[in-house]
Amino acid sequence: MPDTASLALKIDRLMRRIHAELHPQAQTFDDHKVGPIGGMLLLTIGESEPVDMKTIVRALGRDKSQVSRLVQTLDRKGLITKTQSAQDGRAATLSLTPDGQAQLTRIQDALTDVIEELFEPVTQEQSALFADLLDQILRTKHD
Amino acid sequence: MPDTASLALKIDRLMRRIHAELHPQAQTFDDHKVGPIGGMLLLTIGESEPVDMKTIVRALGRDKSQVSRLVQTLDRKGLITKTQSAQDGRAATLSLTPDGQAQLTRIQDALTDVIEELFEPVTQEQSALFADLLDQILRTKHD
DNA sequence: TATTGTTATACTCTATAACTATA
DNA sequence: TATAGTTATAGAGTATAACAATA
Repeated sequence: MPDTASLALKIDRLMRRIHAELHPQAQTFDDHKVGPIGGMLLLTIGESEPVDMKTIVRALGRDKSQVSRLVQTLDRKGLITKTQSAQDGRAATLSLTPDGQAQLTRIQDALTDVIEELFEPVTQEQSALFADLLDQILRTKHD
Repeated sequence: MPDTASLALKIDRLMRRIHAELHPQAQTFDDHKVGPIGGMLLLTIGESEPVDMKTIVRALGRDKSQVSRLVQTLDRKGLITKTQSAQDGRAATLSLTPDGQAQLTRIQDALTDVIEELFEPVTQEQSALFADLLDQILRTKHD
């Protein structure tokens, strides 16, 4: 059996590698200073907009309290809107504003450049397979 | 072109998924309270012991100042030893103590359980391929 | 009684720069 | 002059619990 435990190390390294490439040039695209997690929030909302906070909390894998504050910050910056759900008075529905969508696009462009560079040593088919395997693993439900 | 940018999101999610599984049961194996990054330091030293700090800093992808403090902490806890290199008076050589090795083994066992569970939806061949692709991507030199 | 989201607080992790010592 | 590592400090990210409002 290969070293299964070291897989975690490799995944962390890839994540840090992405961050290391992105961070120095953040000022060129992160116009609203949303930071790495703010960017992930925008990316996640963009995936299934409009979407309630509970879904976002699960997708991000962070605590609801953290997401709650992050949402407030991006709301104040005018990048997202937060409205009360019609069906459930407790739920908050999140959407991107035009500014938020524009910011999201800039983040996606920067990320795409970085990832294409990092994935250069493997073929496009392998990259697609890599993404596919990730999808399969992540598809599993988790409380 | 598929959504290349979302790959970063997926990688982060997998990392958070690992963390989410590991954290609640941390007290059962993290006897010295080294935390997630302390664990990564032990895992990384274990990969190529004895090893100088510079190599560890690169592998972890964290700042040298952070690693320096983390090394001091684990040294004080008796999990690693830090000695001055014979060839280079500036370099610090890191090794695991017996306690550190034992702690590393416990971390590896816990991590292995978690990863095998998370990777259950894919075959062993696919898991091996996933690790192989990660290796290819990470092999590329980075300043 | 359970769920959605908020607030408060403490803690861990990270970034930056200035520094010492050796090469 | 460059490199390995340290120290100091501020800031970003995270965990936990107690809470309010709705279901």
